[in-house]
Amino acid sequence: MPELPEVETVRRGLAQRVTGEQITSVWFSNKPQPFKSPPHEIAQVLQGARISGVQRAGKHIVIELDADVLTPPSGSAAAGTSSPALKRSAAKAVRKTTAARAQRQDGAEHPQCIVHLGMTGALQVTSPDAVILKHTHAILRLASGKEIRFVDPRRFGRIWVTRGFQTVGLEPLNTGFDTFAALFRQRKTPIKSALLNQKLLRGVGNIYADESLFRAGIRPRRRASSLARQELQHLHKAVQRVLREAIAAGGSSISDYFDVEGEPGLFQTRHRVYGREGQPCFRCTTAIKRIVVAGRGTHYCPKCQR
DNA sequence: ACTATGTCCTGCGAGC
DNA sequence: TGCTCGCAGGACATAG
Repeated sequence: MPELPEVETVRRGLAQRVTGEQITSVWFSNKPQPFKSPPHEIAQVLQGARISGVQRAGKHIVIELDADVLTPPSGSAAAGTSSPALKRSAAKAVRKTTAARAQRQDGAEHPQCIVHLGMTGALQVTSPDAVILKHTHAILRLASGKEIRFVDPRRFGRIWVTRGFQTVGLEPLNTGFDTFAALFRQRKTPIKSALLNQKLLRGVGNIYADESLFRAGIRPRRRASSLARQELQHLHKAVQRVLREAIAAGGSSISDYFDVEGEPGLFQTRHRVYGREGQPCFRCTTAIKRIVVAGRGTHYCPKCQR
């Protein structure tokens, strides 16, 4: 399940391997779910565009494009089939795109392709003769011959195009303590739910929420507003440390996560609580407990976390 | 304004 | 062995 460290790993791999490349053509599967913009619109934006960089915002990958490098031949855009579901989401996407629009200084925003990997999504950078995996939903063919492929068995991932992409929530690694603490002071929801809320902090998911709470010594069900200043300080440090360490390890490979070269991450070997129900706590040997918070499997040490 | 819950989707492992 | 069933969860819709 890609969270901030996995998405950052993918971003780095993409940036290194496809920056400066031109997209010559695109292909989409006819499964409707992964596309928030209609495929023909995505194709129209991508085809002929040059990739000027790859950014990340929370769990979103933002592929920056220079348009008008080459005007796409009209009517030649490849696209998958349409469907009622796609048309409904199309109207919605247009409204969101308009709402998200933000003026750059020169007044001409460049287009962007946004990718969210969901639960099981992966981006590959491959040669064209590499075997096309089952559940491949999009292929961007590049001028060098390389391909960017979006693979997602469970189809919780999303791809769309926009300009001036903005999303709410704070980047946890760029947030100081006072701003961090202010997010939680008034909230009655369990601290774990608050950590998962992307409108507050963006990028923390189920694994890193559990791991951060363990390192901070805080029980997942504690009301966010009940945390003392010192506990919030521990949590702030723990979130940043866990995310930084996980990025350094190339992320955690639990479900179907692989980086753009198909390599798994290594951080799962350093999980203290996630996926360790019944096993001894590394700090005190008490058996790790598993409960459900916010509908998510939640792991903690009943002795070390209070 | 918050908070809680249901929904989507497929692969996999438990259980018989 | 081969089958069914339930679980896994990020983001969003909907209900309270």
